[in-house]
Amino acid sequence: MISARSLPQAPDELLQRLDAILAPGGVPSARILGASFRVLSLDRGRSSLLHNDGDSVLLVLGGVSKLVAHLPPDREQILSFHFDGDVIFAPAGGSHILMIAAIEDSELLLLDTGELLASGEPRLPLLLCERAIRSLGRSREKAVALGRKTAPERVADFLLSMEARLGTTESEQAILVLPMSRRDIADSLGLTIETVSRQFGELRAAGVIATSGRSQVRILDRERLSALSARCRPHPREYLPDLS
Amino acid sequence: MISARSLPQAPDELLQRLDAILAPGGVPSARILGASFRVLSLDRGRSSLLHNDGDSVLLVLGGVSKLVAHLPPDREQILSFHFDGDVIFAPAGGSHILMIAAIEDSELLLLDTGELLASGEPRLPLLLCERAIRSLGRSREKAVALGRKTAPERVADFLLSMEARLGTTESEQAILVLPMSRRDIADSLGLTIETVSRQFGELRAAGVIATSGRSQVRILDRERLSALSARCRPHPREYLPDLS
DNA sequence: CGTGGTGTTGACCTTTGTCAAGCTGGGTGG
DNA sequence: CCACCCAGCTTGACAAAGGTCAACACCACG
Repeated sequence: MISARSLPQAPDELLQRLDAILAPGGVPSARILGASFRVLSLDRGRSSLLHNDGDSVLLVLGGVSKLVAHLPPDREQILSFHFDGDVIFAPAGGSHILMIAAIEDSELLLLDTGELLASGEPRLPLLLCERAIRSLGRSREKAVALGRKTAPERVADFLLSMEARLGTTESEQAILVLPMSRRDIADSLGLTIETVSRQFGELRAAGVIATSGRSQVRILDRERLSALSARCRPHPREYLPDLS
Repeated sequence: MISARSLPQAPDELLQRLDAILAPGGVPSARILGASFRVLSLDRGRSSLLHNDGDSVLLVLGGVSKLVAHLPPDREQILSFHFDGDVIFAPAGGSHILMIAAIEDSELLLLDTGELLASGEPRLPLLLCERAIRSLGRSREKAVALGRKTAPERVADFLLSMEARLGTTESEQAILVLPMSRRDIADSLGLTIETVSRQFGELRAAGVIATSGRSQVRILDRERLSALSARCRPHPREYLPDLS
């Protein structure tokens, strides 16, 4: 499941995806591959402990995954969902257990932050710094939601943020296919699955959304959804890559 | 209250404090002062909007302050408390209103992140990147607490983290003098002042802490407090500078 | 076309928030 | 230096949001 290499042997496909992630900063992927790395290939449902002796960085090459903090006993908080091209920071020394888990079959590149920053590639610290600041912004938004928003607000907020990342438009209505389960949504929003389910029910009854199957959601009234979300600005902005 | 300058005229005292903050990375303060900056001098209780057209960075030169997110109507979430030497990141484009407010008379240096990163000082991106990753780690800890911890756990957690930053030892017992009000604590923990007050009461009744006056807390039984905090590791680790 | 994991819905309970009434102690002015 | 005063804190009674437990319904697989 985990393969470690310290120099190339990198398939062209890997280099190509890396280039796509690093292109904005113009960082040559070969430079990154000069550092030691691990490829994490996680099947749907599998997860990997982020051991945390030394900060690490993960590049999401494909799939959908979640960054999870565990609390004794049987509690967990999902810190972020991740998609193709995201950069995930896993600082060492946190006071809880951190894991990365695959929601859909995923492939990630695990690197050591210190080694990466010291690699000599001059644009890399800038690129990572910008990404880290963006991640910090997202993490704070989550803190605000978890600390001060009600269940309906959190669910509306969630739907809007997922729409910004996954939404496709069809005859003027946004359609989104949620890759994560109700449990994942609940663990991300600091709620229970029952509460999430009830909120979906309310939104459905109010004609704000329509659902089909377990995962498809159609946003019928974004205006109202946005009002329910207690956001000051429409939505966090278009997310190109990044996020963590 | 806000003074702007674009080149030195910097008092020696300012340079000296800057050196203390930047020393770990060996960044010469003169280099930073080549960028445009503003000195924010906030009297106790005053606050400043972080307008957010362009990411900014704040260096805490002195005092105690808080980073606050506002939600309509009358809700606020304190994202972090800040002390001498901290670096605070204020990313542009968040979906809520961000402010920095002084808990005690404070002095901060407000800089533009982009300009700073592009300043040419080679160690600056690394330094800021490390700080940003640390801040991200702290922000996630807060998200976990707000999303999945109970009121008693949050209060215990808070006391331990404040002890790690402000605590002084006296005959084997930690004494801490909290600079923030109960309302600040509540707004930081996603609770009400009444709940915070009741939790302090419980801890006092259980003999875990003793209080004296409005702000002095003596930790009588750190073992028990730590158990109540639902942390996996003792505490996040010694914080030297940083944090946001 | 079953079947089991996932999602929904309902009844009830716990935790925390709300409202209101007193208490306290730090700061001010006499 | 002391007394007063008021913001901030504490405590209590009650309400409400969300959690828990349990039964059922629905897909998405085989």
